[in-house]
Amino acid sequence: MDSPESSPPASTSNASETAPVEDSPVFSYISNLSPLQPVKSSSVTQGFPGLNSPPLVFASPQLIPHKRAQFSRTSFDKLQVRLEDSKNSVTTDKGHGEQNIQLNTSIAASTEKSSDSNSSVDELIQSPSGSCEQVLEDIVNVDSSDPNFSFDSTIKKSERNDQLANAPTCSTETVENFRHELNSGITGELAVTHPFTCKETEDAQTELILINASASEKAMGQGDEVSVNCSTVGTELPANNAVVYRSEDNFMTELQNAKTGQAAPLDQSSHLLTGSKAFQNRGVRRRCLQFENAQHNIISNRLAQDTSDGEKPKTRFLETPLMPIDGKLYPQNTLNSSIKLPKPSGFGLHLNSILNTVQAGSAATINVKTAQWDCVSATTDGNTHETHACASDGSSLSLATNVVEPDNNSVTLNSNSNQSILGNKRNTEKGSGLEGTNNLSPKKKRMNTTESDDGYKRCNCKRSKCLKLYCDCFAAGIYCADDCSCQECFNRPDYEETVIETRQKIESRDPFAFAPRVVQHIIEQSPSVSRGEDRSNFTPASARHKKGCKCKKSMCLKKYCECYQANVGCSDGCRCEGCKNVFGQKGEYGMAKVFLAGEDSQETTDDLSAEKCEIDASRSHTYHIEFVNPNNLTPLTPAFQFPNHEKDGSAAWFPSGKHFQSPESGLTYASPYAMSSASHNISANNAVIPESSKESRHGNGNTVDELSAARSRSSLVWQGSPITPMAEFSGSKVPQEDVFEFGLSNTVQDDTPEILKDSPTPLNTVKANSPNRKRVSPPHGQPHEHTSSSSADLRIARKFILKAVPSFPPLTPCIDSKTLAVQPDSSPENRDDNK
DNA sequence: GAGTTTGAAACT
DNA sequence: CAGTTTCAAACTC
Ligand SMILES: [Zn+2]
Ligand SMILES: [Zn+2]
Ligand SMILES: [Zn+2]
Ligand SMILES: [Zn+2]
Ligand SMILES: [Zn+2]
Ligand SMILES: [Zn+2]
Repeated sequence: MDSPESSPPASTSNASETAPVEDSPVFSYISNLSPLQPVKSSSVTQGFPGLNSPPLVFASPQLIPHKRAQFSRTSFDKLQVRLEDSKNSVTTDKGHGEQNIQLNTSIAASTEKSSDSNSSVDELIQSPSGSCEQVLEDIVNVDSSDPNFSFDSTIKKSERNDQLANAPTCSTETVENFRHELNSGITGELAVTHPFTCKETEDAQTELILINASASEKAMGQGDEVSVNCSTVGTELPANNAVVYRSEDNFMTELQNAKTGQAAPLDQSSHLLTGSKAFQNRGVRRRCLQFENAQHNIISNRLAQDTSDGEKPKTRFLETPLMPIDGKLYPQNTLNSSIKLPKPSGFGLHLNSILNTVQAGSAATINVKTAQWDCVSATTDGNTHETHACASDGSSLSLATNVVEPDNNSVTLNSNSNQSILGNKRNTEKGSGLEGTNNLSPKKKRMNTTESDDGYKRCNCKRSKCLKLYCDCFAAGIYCADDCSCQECFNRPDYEETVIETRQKIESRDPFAFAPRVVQHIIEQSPSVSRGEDRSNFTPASARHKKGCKCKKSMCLKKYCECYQANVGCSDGCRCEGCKNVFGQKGEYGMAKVFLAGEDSQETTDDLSAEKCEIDASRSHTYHIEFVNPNNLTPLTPAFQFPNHEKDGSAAWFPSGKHFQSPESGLTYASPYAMSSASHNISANNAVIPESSKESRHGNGNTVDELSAARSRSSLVWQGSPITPMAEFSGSKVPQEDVFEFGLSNTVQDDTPEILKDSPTPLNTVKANSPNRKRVSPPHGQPHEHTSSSSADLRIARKFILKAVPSFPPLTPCIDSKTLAVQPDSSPENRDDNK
């Protein structure tokens, strides 16, 4: 009632208020128009300070889409790819056509380290020209829904869907085709946008990120790849390279074709995109599985098809709408080059947020949205080439995205480096335990009450109207579902404007509010593995929360602790008292964990914690360090920015795409939403579909197992380098458990330079095994971890994990794509070398 | 399912 | 930035 806010909270400005009533497009429009956003200009400011980096990490979507459905189905988006710089864009031509589409993107970013973590962000953002940093803007957007894309300077965006064609980028034809296809077959839901930004920073560590997306339907095949070249980027310009892809199934395909056609690896950097279709709903879990199986490519179609195909399930995310507004926002941002967008929100939003964008010109960003989602995985093998983009000059990126379902949001991106992102908020799931169990079973189901099918949790908010971060749904960037037991809920598509405004408001305070909270640093692993498995990479061990917990009574042994809930150990950023986090106590992280491969690895668990620190410290040098600087952690810096904006916003999503490296360490963030969203769908518009399903949101049960689920959910994995730890796992399989946990959340990998320094892979070994185990088995506590955790993790999906990978990639920072491409795999070598 | 505990989010 | 309040999930019973 009336309580204070009677109505929807007004978000930010109130003025605008968006009452629910206002859903109408008009409002949206207005909203968009309104300068509010600028709020933080930060976005701009921060974000683009000039340059590069993206300020926004998450960016919420500014625009509001009206409904996704419309979009998606109707027309998709198109994909555009442009490369500005030297070349132009690549277009796709034709193609092969396979059904699968994959995108790989690798990005190399340099990580910089700025001094402080915190600052780092700012720095990034601010740095205007980025002095050192260049920003490349590469944007990749894949939206199905959104028509608009914006690129920076160079790039233009197509404005609307229709217009899209115009764009220079990809061949219009292709796009159109996509549309058709999409329309027809696909629901169109997927949109993936990844914003990436590459920056070079001083040192330039660059990170690469690869994302692969495969379409489910199509098949596995992977086959197609698309590569785009970016040339270098100019330093300043952000825009230089922008790539936008829209993927949809069809879309993807075509792209592929095109890609192939053109394919080229172009110059310095090339991008590969692989898109797969997204699946909608359900699938999350399944996706995961599939994911694994396919590794990157494959995604199960079913999901997509099933759900997606025709119907849209409900999505939590954005179903709604996007607002018409779009244009405006976009244009501005886009056009100008950037962006200006007020809002940065970036991470997933419900809605789609739109994001804003940004871009600023400078920074390079790539956005990927995925609407429906699927999973993203990187693929590599085949493609391998991946590329890298580097920024240096140009930066190239490769993204591969698979979308998975929204459900969990899992998106996995693999970067060579391996970063993953976890979702924002909590995992959520309550039932984790169950799930774990369930995982395997296909059916399973469901879980607890809390969760819904899709995997998302359902909230029970009574006084927050689901417009505050207290609400898990809202925090995750998704709309409340029917299953939610919330009261006076405004987190619904009908109130999209309100939701968006509120988001923006929140973001204005904390740009990373919707960003993934967990970052992983992973170590690289063997290349081969990595690719395929990416997901596996998760390493709980390496992952940590950005903000850290402040537990006083739970000793970080219960889910009250966000770190624990996310299945990650506490880091220096945590202010917990009496930390006994099974995944790692505070000190450890900072220290660097070392796992020795052989030696210590096993120990990991408990021992590790206490001892680790010590050990680590000492060894760390020797062995490896995982992760991240403590500093990084916390702050994480996220770097994301999102550029986008758009209405659809989608774009943003991935904002992260950007992978940002953290300046400091080079972490990368993925946008949470992105990830999550991705899952949700948010991505682009966010559409999230969260659930996918139609059915229920959550879970569906299905299939897949936990792992998959987990993966999917969270997982966005970026493969940066080849690293993937998985190797050990090898295969597909990844330990379930392990995976799960991690998987749950999205992960982003970070590269950490530091790591590089040392060792190569501690994690691998250890992690592979240990991580999970540690947790799990353990001694301590683990309570349920295995299972539950996994499940939990899944939930976490929302969260993202970032992994930092030091990986070698970095080594190359940026570098060329080619090199990278090759190298990545070689990672091992690198390691050795590094070592 | 009600009630308690908990720590993040929000607010001051 | 710290202290307090609010909040909903996690947990307990
Ligand atoms: Zn709620
Ligand atoms: Zn809800
Ligand atoms: Zn609600
Ligand atoms: Zn804690
Ligand atoms: Zn903690
Ligand atoms: Zn702790």
